Amino acid sequence: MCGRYTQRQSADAIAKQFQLKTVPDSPPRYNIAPTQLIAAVTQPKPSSQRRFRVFQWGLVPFWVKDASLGAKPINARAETVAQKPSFRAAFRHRRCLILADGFYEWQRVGSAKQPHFFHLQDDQPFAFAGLWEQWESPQNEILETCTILTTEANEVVRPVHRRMPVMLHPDDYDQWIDPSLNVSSQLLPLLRPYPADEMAAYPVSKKVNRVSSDRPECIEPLPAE
DNA sequence: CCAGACGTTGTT
DNA sequence: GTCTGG
DNA sequence: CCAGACGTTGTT
DNA sequence: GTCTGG
Repeated sequence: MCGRYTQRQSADAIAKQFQLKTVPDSPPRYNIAPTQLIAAVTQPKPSSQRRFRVFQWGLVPFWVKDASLGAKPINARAETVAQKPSFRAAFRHRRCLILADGFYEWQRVGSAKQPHFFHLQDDQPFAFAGLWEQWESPQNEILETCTILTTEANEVVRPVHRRMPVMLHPDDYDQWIDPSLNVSSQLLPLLRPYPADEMAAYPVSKKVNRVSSDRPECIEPLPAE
């Protein structure tokens, strides 16, 4: 699963990395949590330029009656995303890149839970595979939301947790957000565990547990006892 | 036909 | 125990 | 994902 | 909106 992550890059770095014209400035984020606004990239039309977007984390399908009620999935299983009623329309038509550079998973140790931080060895930014939706209230207010796909854990994550977010390979970015693509057989192969030998991990303090703690201390390695 | 659900994780 | 909010 | 609330009446 | 269960 993936319920917290980081996005510490500057607007300039994001613009360069993801080939975007303009990216609004925002502070580095060390503890992004569900329900918050997060940065993403879409491609509106097959030939159009990529577009920087902001979505609320937690998917609200377009057909729900009341967006204030019910579960708002923060993750969708890659294995079933093409079939599930809550996801399949977005899977076909509204895929996005969710901008990130690290994520947290919690390991059960008896009854306690120990958070761990995962990132690329070179600490470069990457993109989660995401889906987004647009929901319109009876008062015609627009709510744009998203969810992060998950897959089975690779060798780096497995000791901590069974599942991990889908980190897309940069070569697959274009294909994932290409709105003219809607064939499962071409999309599902992109949703595989990221190569473990390019990742690194270490335990961190429980400061990350608290949503209000969005600070560099969240990613500091836990001192050995 | 209508009513009700539509999700993930982990734990039992 | 379960739901909501961040 | 975790933390925190989980209730009513009436008053400020 | 669409599928499942009754």
